[in-house]
Amino acid sequence: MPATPASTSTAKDDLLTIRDMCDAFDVTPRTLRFYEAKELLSPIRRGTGRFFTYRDRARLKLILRGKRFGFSLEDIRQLLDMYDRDGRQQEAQLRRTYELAQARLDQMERQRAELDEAIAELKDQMAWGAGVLDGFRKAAE
Amino acid sequence: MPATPASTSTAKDDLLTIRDMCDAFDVTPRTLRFYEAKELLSPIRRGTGRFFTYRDRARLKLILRGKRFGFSLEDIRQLLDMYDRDGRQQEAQLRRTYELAQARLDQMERQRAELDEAIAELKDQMAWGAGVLDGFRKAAE
DNA sequence: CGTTACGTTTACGTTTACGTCAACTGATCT
DNA sequence: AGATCAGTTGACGTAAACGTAAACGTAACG
Repeated sequence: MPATPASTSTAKDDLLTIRDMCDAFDVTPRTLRFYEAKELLSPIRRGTGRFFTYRDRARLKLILRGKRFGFSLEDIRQLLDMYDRDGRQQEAQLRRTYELAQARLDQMERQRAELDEAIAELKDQMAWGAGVLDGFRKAAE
Repeated sequence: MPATPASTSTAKDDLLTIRDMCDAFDVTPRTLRFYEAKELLSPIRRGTGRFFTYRDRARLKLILRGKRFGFSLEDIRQLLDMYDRDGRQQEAQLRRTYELAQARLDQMERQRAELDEAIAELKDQMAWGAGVLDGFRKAAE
């Protein structure tokens, strides 16, 4: 069967229903409609129904990845749109994306530094509290 | 001058205006009113004006510290209130606080782990992008 | 007396990413 | 036909922590 892949896999020209998408990407229908309203996805509308193309699937994959990196949906939309318009300036686009990623990375590392500081400070406070509690314990004898 | 501290410092029985507080703690008037509405602070109300006592200052200090640790204002209010009501059960209260701190600490460390993962993944993606960009550079010769 | 400066209250706005609900429509199963 | 199921639209709700605007008071300065 060289021309027909397994029925469970997803061929490039498959059109997925909203449920298929939800199952495949572990998102809710509401999320997909929301992304469509935000113009992050643009499934084929047959009458009232939605059918998600390969392109939608690729975009959703990128959306979810972007979210893990902490990009806002608006940021993601702009990146996605950038790649949609003239795919000629590949290099400039990639460079721009790289820059945004770098900025986001810096932000994440700053955030991690703050978090580390807060963790250290909290541990410090807790050590103090533990000392006091130990004092109570001894005094109870 | 043993009985009168420097005029710039804050004595325990001083009453600070809202501006004094803002300057001293780097918060906005809106924030202080908000905290009052949330019953985190309770300045003396002379007519329509507010005057913040030493107690308010101590509480605000704790509020801001709690915020750095990522506690919600509601969490903070409960802790503060706990210490306000009968100060008899010191030990139980401290123990409870300690437990909350521990829970929060766990949460922060999980968060840090996630952040580390995301950072690593993003760096990975960026390395890939850098490779592609390098390809462009070479092809441009 | 006028004008800044600072203060007040009330109430709605902001942000993000959806959740939740009501009321329908369309297709399929029995 | 009746029932059931998946799907749809539209609108409002949620959470947190304030920001912001409007409209007004009052107090000191000169």
